[in-house]
Amino acid sequence: MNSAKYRGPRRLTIADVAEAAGVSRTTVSHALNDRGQVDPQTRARVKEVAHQLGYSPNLKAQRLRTGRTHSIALLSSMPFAVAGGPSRLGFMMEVAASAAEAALKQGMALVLVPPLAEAKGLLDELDVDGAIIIEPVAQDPQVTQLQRRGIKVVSIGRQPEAESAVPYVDMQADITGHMLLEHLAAQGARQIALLIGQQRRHSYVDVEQAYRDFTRRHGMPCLITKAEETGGEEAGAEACRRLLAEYPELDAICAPVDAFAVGVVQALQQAGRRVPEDVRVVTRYDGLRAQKCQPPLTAVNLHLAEVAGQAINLLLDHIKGNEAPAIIQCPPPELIVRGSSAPDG
Amino acid sequence: MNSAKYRGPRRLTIADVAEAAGVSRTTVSHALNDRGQVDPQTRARVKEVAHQLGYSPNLKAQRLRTGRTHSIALLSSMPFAVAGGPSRLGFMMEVAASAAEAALKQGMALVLVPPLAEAKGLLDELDVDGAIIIEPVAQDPQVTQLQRRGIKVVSIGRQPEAESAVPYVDMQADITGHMLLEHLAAQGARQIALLIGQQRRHSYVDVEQAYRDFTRRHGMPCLITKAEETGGEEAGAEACRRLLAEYPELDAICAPVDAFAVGVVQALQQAGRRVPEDVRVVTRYDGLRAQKCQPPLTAVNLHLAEVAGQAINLLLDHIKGNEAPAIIQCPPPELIVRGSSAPDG
DNA sequence: AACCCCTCCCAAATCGATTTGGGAGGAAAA
DNA sequence: TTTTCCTCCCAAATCGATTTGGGAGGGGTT
Repeated sequence: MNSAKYRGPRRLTIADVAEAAGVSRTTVSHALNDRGQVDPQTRARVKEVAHQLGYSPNLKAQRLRTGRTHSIALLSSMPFAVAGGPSRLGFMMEVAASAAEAALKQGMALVLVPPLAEAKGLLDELDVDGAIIIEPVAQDPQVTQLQRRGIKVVSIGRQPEAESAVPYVDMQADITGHMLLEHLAAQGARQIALLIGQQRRHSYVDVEQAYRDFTRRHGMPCLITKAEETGGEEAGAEACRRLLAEYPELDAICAPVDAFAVGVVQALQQAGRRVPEDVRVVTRYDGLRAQKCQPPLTAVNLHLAEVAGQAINLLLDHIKGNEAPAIIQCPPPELIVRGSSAPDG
Repeated sequence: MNSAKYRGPRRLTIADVAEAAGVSRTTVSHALNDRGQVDPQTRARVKEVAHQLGYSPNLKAQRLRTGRTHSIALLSSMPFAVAGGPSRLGFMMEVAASAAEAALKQGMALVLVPPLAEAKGLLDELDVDGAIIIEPVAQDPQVTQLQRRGIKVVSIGRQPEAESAVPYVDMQADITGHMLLEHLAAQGARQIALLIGQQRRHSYVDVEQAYRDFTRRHGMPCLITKAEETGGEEAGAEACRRLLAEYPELDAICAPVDAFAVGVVQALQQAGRRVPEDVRVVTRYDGLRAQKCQPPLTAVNLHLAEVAGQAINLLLDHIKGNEAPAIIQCPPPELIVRGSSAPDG
């Protein structure tokens, strides 16, 4: 019966509780939220009535009135070809699992925004209090778009060249780069090439800087090449072939992007170079790709669970109104030596 | 200045647009949403004015008025110890990545609800149009709680013993079980044990049924044991030791839970049994754990990306009001033979 | 008595949209 | 001319909470 919109019994509202308890709506609201001045007895009675009736507040109404959503978004501009790989399980999803848990514990829901070209318009449909963006590029359009809507943004990894000063969890990519390069040198490498992505991400920028310092300090040649992130493993393989053609005598490749590193290993092996005996390979993110590679890739433990937790805390602080841009240190990255760089890894 | 709540310039409302366009709020709403009867010219002018002003509707107000949230939740009652493992990357996160993408394409946000004991109360803070639950147990409290709030629920994998009849994507665990067992038999196994979790999940129930049929048909002994899911790999190892003590001559173990299977392999090797020569081991979910195990585990490709997409479609249909419980078939599972069950896998 | 305070409570405004239920005006039909 | 029907538009109600700005009543001070 009734209209076409009939959807079962009408949910109880604060007015029903007010009537049942014989007080005004104001008092019910105050009583239930432990606000305002309400006689303790009245407060208890209202709560009791509300509980008896099985009342629960309408969240949408609360959100409209308070302006808070109690949810945050996690996004990455890194294309899935790199971010997730065939199974999509990668950096982003690893952060997501821990971030969702940390957020939920603080009463916040985490909404997952996978890298989608079509997401441009869809981003505006997203109603969140804040957002965590993973390794934004310089002048990241997603960051801009969110901030324009007044949504607080923090990032995992510094946003390069950012005048907007997004608070971030420092991923210390310079230290990571330094560790990887020193490791290669310690393993006897003397002609080390660097393969990074074309975007301006902090991890590329910082590792490149670390690499330039390193080669200068050690008097080594500076062999840098870049590949398009969306190309995935094949782009890494292609870049590797370019490197081999140009610098046939190279004996190590540092490829922070795991998809590139896997492509590099494949290209090397197809070119008849043994890994690690002839050419050593290292990467940054220690994910499924790095671990399944043959030989498995030397990589870095970035402590993503902790990073995710810190990002959540940072964002919540930011939402609460600490306007000052902040930087949080992440736990120091740790080298994980494997067969791709050490014969007995 | 002003109050402590001052948060920057007030956002434009529909009233501002109405004033600027010289029409009523009603007309603005109708014009922008292509509803109602509005002169095409007026409609165009309103749209133009709204665009000029940079107006965008307040999503919270829309949600309150329309009752729709445009977001859905993904949850699993499987504890992280099993669901995710040390890195948390597992079944749930694999589904999440694909589901988030599929949902976003339909203009829905996906909120990730990780398995948390404390989530009981937090679930009530969640404002979503619907939810996908992964492999619910019989009488799953999460399902009950969500449905009581009027939230539409569908599941990935049938809910066992469900009178409530949650629509679901059929994971065909019976076929999976059948495939795994026939594979073991084909590899020469004659004393096959089954290790499943203690909860009443469809995948355990169905595989157990398949196992009972299988052993009866082949005249094999029926060796079933169970372990507690929260125990993770160690619980699997412990169960394996029990099995070995009781049935020393067993030559294969089917452990659908990947964490159990890994524990089983470890326990076998510690007991001096070779895998796969002495005892063959197979599992169901082909995740990081199965692939990293030494030897790597024979497992099943469940086509989780497709499953996730189907679950999203099913849920959206359900939300749109198809009350009839539906079942959707998932693509047939495929066996992935590896070293844990075939010497040359 | 007159005044001030304090406690407890409430009516109405507010958040910003959508939806309801007409109203005004003009053209066509009787 | 009156009636009927459209088309185009609007004022007000609605969604369900929170917040504002007092009001009523009682006790204590001058």
